[in-house]
Amino acid sequence: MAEQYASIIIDISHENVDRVFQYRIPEELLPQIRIGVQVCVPFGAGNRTRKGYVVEIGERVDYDTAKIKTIIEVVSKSVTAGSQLIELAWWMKERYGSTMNQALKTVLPVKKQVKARNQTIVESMVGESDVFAGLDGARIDEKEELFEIALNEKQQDIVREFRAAYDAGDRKPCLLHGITGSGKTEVYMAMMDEILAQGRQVIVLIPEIALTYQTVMRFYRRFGKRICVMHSRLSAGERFDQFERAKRGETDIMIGARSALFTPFSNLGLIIMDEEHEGAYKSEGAPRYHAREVAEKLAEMNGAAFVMGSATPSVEAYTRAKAGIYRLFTLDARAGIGSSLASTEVVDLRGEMQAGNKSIFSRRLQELIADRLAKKEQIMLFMNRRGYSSFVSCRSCGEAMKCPHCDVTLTLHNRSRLVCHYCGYAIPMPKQCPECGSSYLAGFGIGTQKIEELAGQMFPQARILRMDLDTTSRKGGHASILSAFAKREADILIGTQMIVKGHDFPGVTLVGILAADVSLYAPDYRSAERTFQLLVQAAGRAGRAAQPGIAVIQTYMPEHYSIQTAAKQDYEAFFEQETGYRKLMHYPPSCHMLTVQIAGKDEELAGHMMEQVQAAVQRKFGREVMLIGPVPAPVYKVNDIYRKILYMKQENYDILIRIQKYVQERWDETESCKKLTIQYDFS
DNA sequence: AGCACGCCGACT
DNA sequence: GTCGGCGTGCTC
Repeated sequence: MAEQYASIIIDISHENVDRVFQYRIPEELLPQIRIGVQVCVPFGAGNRTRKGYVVEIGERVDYDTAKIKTIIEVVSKSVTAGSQLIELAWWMKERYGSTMNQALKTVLPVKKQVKARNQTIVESMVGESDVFAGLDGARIDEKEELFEIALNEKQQDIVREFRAAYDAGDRKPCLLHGITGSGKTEVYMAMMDEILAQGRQVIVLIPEIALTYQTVMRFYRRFGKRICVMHSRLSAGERFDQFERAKRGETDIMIGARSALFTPFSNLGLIIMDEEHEGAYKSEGAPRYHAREVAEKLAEMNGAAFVMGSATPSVEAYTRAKAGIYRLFTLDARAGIGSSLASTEVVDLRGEMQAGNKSIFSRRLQELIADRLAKKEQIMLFMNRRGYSSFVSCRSCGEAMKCPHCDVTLTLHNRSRLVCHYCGYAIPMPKQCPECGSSYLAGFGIGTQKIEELAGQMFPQARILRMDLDTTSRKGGHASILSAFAKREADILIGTQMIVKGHDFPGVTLVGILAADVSLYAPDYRSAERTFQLLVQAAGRAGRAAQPGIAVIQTYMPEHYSIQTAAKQDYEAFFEQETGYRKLMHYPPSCHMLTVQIAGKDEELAGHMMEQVQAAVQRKFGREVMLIGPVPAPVYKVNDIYRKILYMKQENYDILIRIQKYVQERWDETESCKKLTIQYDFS
């Protein structure tokens, strides 16, 4: 048998050595060396003994054989959490086509010195993060307390079935499809109790945007100091600290966004993934992993259970549930006593125009707002576009004000500044058109700022709050707005996406979705799905307490199935329609898709290289794969960087992985690769 | 991260 | 002449 070599990642957290080094495997160690084991090796000029992780084993070396050193020994401990994560990183590297470095950086917490903190985790979290600070006034509604006392029959059935499958060793992932307010969190908590009682640990994934003080407090009240929270506002050192705590067994529940998946628990027993459909579960960096897939893999590696939950599951997850790959649990009634789903009304904005109503508030919505104000009930108005006007153009020559660095129009803010939402470029609103000198410049389209102004004019007696990126970027802005609205210091809350996710306001009995179509026009195969999810979620904000709520959806496309099915809160009907569309268009999940993006300042070079890639794939895989493009990215230029895209569709994921590897190998050999960046995305 | 090599100022 | 400053660069 030929000589065996191991590729090893040295256990030093430093850029310069964050890559593999090859070592000879001595014959006597051969049976013990596996991917993921920790070994001792001589390293550096002084041949000091260092620990390292084996990430690859093979017969090939790409280094001077004479200089290759030999592994000293295998670190005696059994399968450590560390090696588990190395194995997971390896899987991610393979699955998402990243380098091992990138995968390891994602999976391993960055090591940084930090002073020891003696406060309890929740206390420190509340104290340090402005997202969570200042919400003390936010009232937690009583129905939650009720849930914690007893589960209803349907909830109990689910927990019982989950427990039975778990005890039988069945680890099929579970999808909990439960309408808003049906008590999914209580089911999660009961499942967590079962697993914790067996001495195993739990990871709870919650999308960053929903990771609020309220949410965390619910878990804290139930599980106390056993919980640990991980969120983006923590510094790298604090994150490292949290992970160390988990490794030492000082905590057994980790709650957090995506990255909480990489908590090094010694005996992970359950992963909960709330709001499974959320886009934030997909990573934007390399590797571009999806937390659902990684969680599934991690659960499998640990023999742990995996439970996802959503009121509007992603098409991908629901397809798998229907195919029997996931176990499907359904909660189709609201759990709170006297609480019911909001009734939904669709208003055709074309009809408003014909009736002479030029306002952005339909007659029906105006009537309902007035009614709620009179009754001292609260209102939420949702608009998916911030700023004042979506663009400004010259009435004389028709020229729209564009960002000089990006292919988008500038958005008017505060009637005085033009801002690029892609790169942040901002200029004062010009007095004259830069093209023709005319002074007839006017804003078109409506953003949250303008809605605030218009609502103020129409309902001068109303107290209005606005929440969007502009009002929350100030320190504590987010928390103080939510807190004020929760304390009923305002009657109307106007905002973007962020007001519909994860916040419960019992006083809200009317939700207005001012322009449901905005997200339908996005150049993305998921736009219908995203619109449906947003509408259902927004409607779910109305009438969470005893008073019945109404959601008003204003649209120019009342006949679109996303809007029709969302108005009826009929997930199944939406799913059927959407699945049909995806099949017809060969979009995921009926097909897998690999997206290659090449980006660079040199437009011509980027275009040329993308053509080369296209030609090479066509030549080698043309018969197996459906190629679309190259095309410019939906926003071609951002920050003076041009982006070209190539799409590939194929039912077999493995073929796409082979293509990606082929492209990467060819890419590394070219000269231009240093001046451009290439990125892969699988879906 | 460590540990070498390396090229300029004040010491036996 | 040479001891030693830590700036730059490599470690299988």
